[in-house]
Amino acid sequence: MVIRQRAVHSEDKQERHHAILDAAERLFARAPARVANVAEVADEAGLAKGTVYLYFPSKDELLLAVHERHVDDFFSALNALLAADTPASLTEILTLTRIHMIERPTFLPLATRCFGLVQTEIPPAIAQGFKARMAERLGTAGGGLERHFPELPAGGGVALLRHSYALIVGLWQMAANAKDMPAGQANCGVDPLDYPVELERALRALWEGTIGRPLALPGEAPDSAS
Amino acid sequence: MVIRQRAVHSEDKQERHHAILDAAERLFARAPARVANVAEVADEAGLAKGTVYLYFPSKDELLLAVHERHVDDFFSALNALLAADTPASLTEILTLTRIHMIERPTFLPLATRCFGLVQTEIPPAIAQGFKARMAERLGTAGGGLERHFPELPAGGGVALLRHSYALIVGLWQMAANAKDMPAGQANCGVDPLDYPVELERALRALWEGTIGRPLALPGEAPDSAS
Amino acid sequence: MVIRQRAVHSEDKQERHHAILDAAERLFARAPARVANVAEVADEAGLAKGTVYLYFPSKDELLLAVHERHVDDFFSALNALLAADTPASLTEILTLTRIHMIERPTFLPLATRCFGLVQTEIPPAIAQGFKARMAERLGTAGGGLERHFPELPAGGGVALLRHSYALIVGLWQMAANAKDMPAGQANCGVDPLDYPVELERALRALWEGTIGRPLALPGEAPDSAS
Amino acid sequence: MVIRQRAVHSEDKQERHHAILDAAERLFARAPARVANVAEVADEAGLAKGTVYLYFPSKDELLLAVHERHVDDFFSALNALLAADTPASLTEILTLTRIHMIERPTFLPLATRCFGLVQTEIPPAIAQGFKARMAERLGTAGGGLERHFPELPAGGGVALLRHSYALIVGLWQMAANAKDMPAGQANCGVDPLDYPVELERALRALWEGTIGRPLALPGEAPDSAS
DNA sequence: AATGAATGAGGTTTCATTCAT
DNA sequence: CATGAATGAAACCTCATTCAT
Repeated sequence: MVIRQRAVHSEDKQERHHAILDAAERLFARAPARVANVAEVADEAGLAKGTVYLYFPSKDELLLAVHERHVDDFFSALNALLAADTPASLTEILTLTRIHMIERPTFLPLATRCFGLVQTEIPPAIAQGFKARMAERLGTAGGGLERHFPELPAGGGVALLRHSYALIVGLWQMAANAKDMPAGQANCGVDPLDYPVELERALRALWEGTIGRPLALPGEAPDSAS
Repeated sequence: MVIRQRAVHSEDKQERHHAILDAAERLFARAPARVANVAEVADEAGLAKGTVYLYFPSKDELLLAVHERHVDDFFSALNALLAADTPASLTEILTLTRIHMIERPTFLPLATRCFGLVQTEIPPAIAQGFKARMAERLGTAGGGLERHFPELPAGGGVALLRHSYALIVGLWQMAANAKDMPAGQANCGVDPLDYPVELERALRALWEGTIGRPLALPGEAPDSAS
Repeated sequence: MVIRQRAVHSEDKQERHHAILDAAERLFARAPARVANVAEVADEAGLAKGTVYLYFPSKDELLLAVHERHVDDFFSALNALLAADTPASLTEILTLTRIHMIERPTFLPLATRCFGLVQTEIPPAIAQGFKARMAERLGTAGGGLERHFPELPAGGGVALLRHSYALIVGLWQMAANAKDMPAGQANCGVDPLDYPVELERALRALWEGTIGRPLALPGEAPDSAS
Repeated sequence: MVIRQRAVHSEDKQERHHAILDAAERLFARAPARVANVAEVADEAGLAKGTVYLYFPSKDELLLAVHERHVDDFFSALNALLAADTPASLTEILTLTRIHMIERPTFLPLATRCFGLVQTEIPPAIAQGFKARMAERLGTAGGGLERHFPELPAGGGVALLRHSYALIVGLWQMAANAKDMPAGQANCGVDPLDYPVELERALRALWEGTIGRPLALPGEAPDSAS
C-alpha cells in the first residue's frame, strides 16, 4: 500500500478528488466494456476502498463526475471557440468534437452508461443538479452558436447542439454494435459502419439541413455568415 | 385458442416463446428503470423459473430477443411501406417511427440496454447472428428507400436509416436526461426537451440535408420524387 | 427422436435395462471426470428422459447398477478361475484384475463415486440389498481362494480380497491425483506414480505378506500350494 | 487472546483462516454424508457468507484446505517420529495413523471427497500446488522411513507410504459400505468388516511383505533394524 | 409404455457500502 | 482523515424428478 499523507487542506482534497476521477477514467479507458469496481478504482488511485467514499457518496456519482468532467472539457473548448470574434466554421466545431468526444476513448462509453445512471440510480436532487449544470452549458453554447450562424432562430442553437450530440452518441452505439459483423455475403451489401467518417457526413447533413445552406468543407472559406 | 398446460406442438412452443417475451416486455414497460430478474419474468408469464431457461439459454439472450422483436416489427412495417408502388413520404415514415419506437415505451430503454449486452455479455456467435440479421433488415430497407428517394446515392439509404436511428436513440437519451430539469431561472433559458417534437424537427433537418431538397410537411403532397 | 417400439415382453424390458446401463457406461467412459446428467444418458440410449425413470427409480440407483454390473463381471471371472481344479496363480488373478478393473476405464471412477452414493443417497433398503449381494460374491470367492491357498485361515480369503480391492481403489485414487504433478525439482525426488506397475508390486507384497511365502512371478511355476 | 472484531493484523487473519477451517471441519464431522454449503460454514464460524470468500477463493479450495491441514498434521507427526534417533516401530506408526486418520472422523470422508475435487473442480494451477506440497511431504517421510528400515530400497519408503495410504483409504471405503450389512444368513458367512482391526492386519501384512521380515507386535521389541 | 415439458429447490459468487480501528 | 475487513442482498443457472399427454 502506498502510504499517503492526509489531505488536510482544501487543495489537497481537490487533488484527491481529481486523482480518483483520473483513476476511474484510466480504468475505463483500459477496458471500456466493463465498469471497474470500487476496489479497482481505489487501487488505481493508490487509495483504500473506504477513502473513495470520503470523496464520492457512491460509485454512481463517481462515474457521473467523470462524465461531467468530460462534458465540461468539451463545452469549455466550444465556448472558447464561440466567444472569439472570428466566425467559427463547422469544420472547427467538428474538430473539437473529434478531440473531446470521438477520440477520447472514454467519452462515449461513459456517456452511454451515465444516461442510465441519471435515470435511475442517482438521487433526484443530485441528478437535477447535474442536469441544471448541463442546461447552463448548453444554453451558453447555443447562444454563441446563434451569433455565429444568424440563420438559426432563437433556441435553434441549443436544438442544433442537442441534435448533434444525439447523433454523435446514437451513431457511436450503432457503430460499436456493427463491429465484427460477419463478412462476405452475410452482410447483405451493408458496409460496416466507419464511425468517424459516417458521423462527419451525418453531422454535415444535419447542420446543412438545419441552417439551410451548404457549409464549407475543410480547406474552404469559413462557413459562418459574415 | 386453448392455452395448453404443456406446449407439445411446435406452434404451442412458439406461443410460449411469445408469452415469455411478452412477460418480459410487460415488466420492462412497467419499470423501465430496472431489468426484472428471471424469477419475475417467469412469474409474470405464469411459468416456473426453469421453464424460461427451456426457451432461452440465458437472461441476456431473452432480453436481446425482446429487442429484436421490436426491431423486427418496425422493419416489417417500414418494408411494407417501401414495397408499395405509391411513393412514401417522410411523414409516413415518421409515423411508423412514432408508432414502433417512440410510443412503444419499451423500445428505447431496451435498445439502450441491449447495446451494452451485445458488446459484452452475449456469446460472440449469438451476437454475430443478431448483427447479421440486423444488417439484412437494414440493407433491404435501405434499398427500398433509395427507390423512393432517387437523390440518394447507392448506400445512401442504409446510411440515412442509420443516421436517423442514431438520432432517435441519442435524442431520446438526452430527453430522458433532460426531464425533471429544475424549473425557473435555473434552466438558463434552455427549454426542456419535448422529445417527439424535437425528434421530428431533427429528423426532418437530417433528411432534408441528406436528400438536398425540402420534404413536404404533413398534409402536403407526398415528397417522394415522382 | 428415434421412434421405438414399446417393450411389452419381459425380455424387451431386460434389453432396455441393458441399453440404459450401456449408455451410461459409454458416457462415463467418454468423460470420467463428470457424471452425465439423465438427459444425456437417455439421449445416448435413444430414449426419452422419462423412460429412464421407468427402468430405474433414480439416477443414483442407475449408477449403482452400472457399478454392480462391473463388479459382477469381475467376480464371475474370478469364481470361474477358482472353481477349476488346477491351482490358480497370483499372476492369473492379477490378470483378471487388470482386465476387469484396471483397464476398464469406468470401473475405478465409478467405484469411487458409488462408494459415496451408497453411503448417503441410496435408500437404505436398496443399499442393503446391494451390500448383501456384494457379500455373497465376496464370500464365494473368498472360500475359493482359501482352497487354492491353504495357508489362509478361515475368513482369510475374504480378508485378502478385501485388502486387495482396497489397495486397487485406494492406489488408483492416489495415482489419479498424482498425475500432472509438476516436473523437475518440484517433485522432491518423488517419482510420479505408475499405477499398473505400482499396483502389481503392492498387491504382490500384500499377498506374500498375507500368505507368508514367495509367490511365483509370471512365467514361473504356479504358486498355489500343490 | 482477545477475539478481535476485525482481523487487522496478519496473525488475526491466520486466526480467521483457522476459524473458518475449524467451522467447516466441525460441520463435516457432524454430518459426514453431505458437504455443508458456504452459508452454513460462515454461520458456524460466526461470520457472514461474504467473509468466507475473503479468505478462500472458492468453496472447493476451502474444502481442499481442510484436507490439506489434516494431511499436514499427520505428516508432521510422522516426520517428528522419523526424525528421532531411536528406531521407530510399525506399532508407533500405526498409532499415528490411528490418531490422525482413523479416529479423526473427518479425515477419510474428506480425503475421498477431495480426490474428486482435485481431479475436476479445482483450477489446475491450484491443484498442482497442492500435489507438489503433497509430494514434498511424501518424499521427506519416505526418506525417513528408509533410514529406519534399511531393507527398503531407494524409493521404497515413498512406495510403502503410498501403498499404506491406499490401503487406509480403500479399506475405509469398503468398511463404510459394508456397515449395516444385513445380519444372519444373508451375510453368506462373510463377517462384517471391523475397520480398525482389519486395517491393522492388512497394513502389517503389507509392511511385512514389503520389508521381508516379521515386524514386532505391540509390546515387543522395536522392529526397526538395529 | 413412452415422452419430454415443466418444475423449483439449491448453491455459488460478486461487490457496493459500512464502520471499527 | 484513512483504512480495508466485514457484510449480505441479489442474481444466475442446473438438473433430478414429476406428470400431463
